Amino acid sequence: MDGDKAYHHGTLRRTLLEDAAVLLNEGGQDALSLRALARRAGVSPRAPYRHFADKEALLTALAAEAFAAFGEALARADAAAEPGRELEAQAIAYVRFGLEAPGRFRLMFGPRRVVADEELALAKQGAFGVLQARVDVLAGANDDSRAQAVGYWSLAHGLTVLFLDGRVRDELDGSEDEIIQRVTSATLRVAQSPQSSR
Amino acid sequence: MDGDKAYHHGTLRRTLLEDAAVLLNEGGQDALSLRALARRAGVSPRAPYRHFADKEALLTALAAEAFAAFGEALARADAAAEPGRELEAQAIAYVRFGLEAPGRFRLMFGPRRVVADEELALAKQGAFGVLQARVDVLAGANDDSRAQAVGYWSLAHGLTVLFLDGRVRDELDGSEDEIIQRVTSATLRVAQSPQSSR
DNA sequence: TGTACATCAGTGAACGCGCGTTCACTGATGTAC
DNA sequence: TGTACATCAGTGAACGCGCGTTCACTGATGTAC
Repeated sequence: MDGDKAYHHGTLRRTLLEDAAVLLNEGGQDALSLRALARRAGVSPRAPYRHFADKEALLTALAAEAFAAFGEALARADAAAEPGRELEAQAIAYVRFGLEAPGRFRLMFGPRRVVADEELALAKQGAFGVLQARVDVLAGANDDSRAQAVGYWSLAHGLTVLFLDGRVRDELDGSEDEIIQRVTSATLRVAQSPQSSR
Repeated sequence: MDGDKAYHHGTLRRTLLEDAAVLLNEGGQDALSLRALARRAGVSPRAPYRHFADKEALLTALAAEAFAAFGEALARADAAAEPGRELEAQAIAYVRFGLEAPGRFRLMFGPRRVVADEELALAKQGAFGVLQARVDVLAGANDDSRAQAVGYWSLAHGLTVLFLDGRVRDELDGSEDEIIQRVTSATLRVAQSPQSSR
C-alpha cells in the first residue's frame, strides 16, 4: 500500500495536490506546508520543488483545479435538475461544494492569489459561466441578467459562508437542502420557473 | 509623538488591537504576529502577554470588537435610510464595511475561532439582530421572516466577497452603491417598501 | 537483445528566519498611614 | 507632605520549532543505435 512506488514515486504531483486539499480541510491554511506535504507523501522536503516552483505555485494550481471541479459540479446539478428548477439545483450544489471541503472553498475565495495565473482565471470564469448561462436562459439575457447572475452567485456564496460559520444553523431548522430551498424561495424574485413561487 | 508614553505605555491594549487590524488589512493573517505587533508599538515581545493570554485571545478580542462595530454600522445605516429603503441601506453598509477593511472582514468570517467566547458570540448575534429586526418590520415576522433575513444576509455577504475577489467588477460597471442597488433590486423578491420593485 | 548515455525524479543535509512563548527581572505608579 | 510597600506594566535574553528554500548529489528510467 505504501512504498510500492519505490524511488520514482510516479504520481507525486497528483499526490501532493490531493494531500494539500486534505490538509487544508483538516487544519486550514496554517496546516498546509510543503514539508508536511512531503512527509505525507513519504518523500524528501526537496521533492515537491521538482513539480512546483514554490508554495504559492502549488496553491495556485490547487485553486485552479478546485474551480474546475466546482464548475463541473454546478453543470452536473444543472443538467440533472427538474426543468425550471435549475438555479435552485445550482445553489444547492454550490453550498454542498463548500461544505464538503471548507478548506478548499476558503482557498478559492481567500485573499488574492498571484493575479496573473491564466489557468486559474479561466477555471473561475468557467464556473461563473455555468450560472450565467442558466440565468440567461431564464431571464432572456436582458439588461439585468448579469446583475441577476451576480445576485444568485452572491446568495449562494453567502449562504455557504453562513453555514460554515454556524450562523444558519443558529437561525433555521431543517436539512441543508430544505434550508437552501426555503431561503432561496423566500428571498429571490425569480426563484423558480414560470409557475411562480412556492 | 512617539515615546512620550515612556515606560508605562498606558494604552497598550488599545494600540495592539488597532495595529492588529492594520496588519490584517495590509498583509492578511500571515502578516499578523504578536512580535510584529510589539515592534509596531515599540514594546518588547513579552509585553502583549500582559494583556492577552495568547495570540488566539487577541484575535478573538479583535473579532468581537469588529462585530460590535459592524452591528453599529448596520444600525446607523438603517436609521439614516429613507423609509422603505432600510434593507437596501443595510446591504450597502454591509458591503462597505467589508471593502473598507478586508482583513478584518476575513477575520470575522474566517475559520472558526475558539467556540466558547461569549463576547464574540453576543456581538455577532447583535449584528445579525439589526438585520433581522428590519426584516421583521417589513415582512411582519411571519414564518418566512427568519429565512428571509438569512437570505438578505447571505446576499450582502456574498456580494462583499465577490467584490473582494474582483468578480463583481469583472461583470458589472458602475459605482459600488449603484451595483449593490442594481443587484439587490434585480434579485430580491421584496427588495423595497410597499411601492414594489424598481 | 545489449549497451551507452542523457534525462528525469528523487535524496538528505543544511541555511537562516521569524515565530510563539517562557524565564527571572525591574522601573513606575498608586495607596495606606 | 512624606515614606513604605504592594502592585502593575513593562524589559530583554533565551528556548525550541517548523518553515521555505538551496546545495551538490545519485539512483532509476527511457531512448538511440
